[in-house]
Amino acid sequence: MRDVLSRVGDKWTMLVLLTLAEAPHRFSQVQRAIPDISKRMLSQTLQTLERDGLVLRQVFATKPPSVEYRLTELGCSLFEPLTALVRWVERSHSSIRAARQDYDTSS
Amino acid sequence: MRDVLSRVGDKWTMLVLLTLAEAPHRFSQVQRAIPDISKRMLSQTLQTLERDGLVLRQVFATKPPSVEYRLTELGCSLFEPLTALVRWVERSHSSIRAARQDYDTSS
DNA sequence: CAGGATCCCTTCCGATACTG
DNA sequence: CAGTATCGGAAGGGATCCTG
Repeated sequence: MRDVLSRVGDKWTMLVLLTLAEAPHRFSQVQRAIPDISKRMLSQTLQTLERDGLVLRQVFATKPPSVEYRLTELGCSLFEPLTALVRWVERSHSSIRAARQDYDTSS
Repeated sequence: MRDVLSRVGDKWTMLVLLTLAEAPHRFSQVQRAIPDISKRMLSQTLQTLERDGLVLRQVFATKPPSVEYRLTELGCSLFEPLTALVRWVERSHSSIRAARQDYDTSS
């Protein structure tokens, strides 16, 4: 339970999920959508998401081979609570910045 | 923005927030509510939460001194989206466990 | 009671290089 | 194109001891 939460809250996981929520993406497409993720981290993130049953990995035997990632039904069900959180961050990040400013200058 | 998300998704942060959402707690009370958090991590977590303006730290000059932590208004506003996420985890963690089982045995 | 300081081990993660 | 393998620095985090 605790590890599921920390998985979801992971730095890259959220971004990957939000990217795949728009539409299925290929590996390199996700990388372009999230510019500063390394191949290593993207690969790792996608693997754990696949392992957790949130993302489906589909290989096409083309030449060169392409791989498509899409959300499973379970993955889609995470979209709502996740965007609720994202909206909160969007509403609040300026307050948080201000609070940090205060805290840092007054100390 | 990204760092705010990873802050919220932090292993201990969520648990501390959920604890303080119930009621204001003193340091040692939080520690009892979250048994396997170390003093070091609790202290650190509370500090960043205070810095971010989500938690208010109130010192009472008693003997021995006691310190109370409570959510600010901003902290309270995080409660809803956070519990939405927690509810999702509660609904889904069995599916996730099952998916991991499948993934690990079939590989 | 509520922490700060230090030590030290583990995990994360970016950079680079290589493969089918 | 879609990855894996390896290395090395940086960060996370527990254990222990110390303080007002």
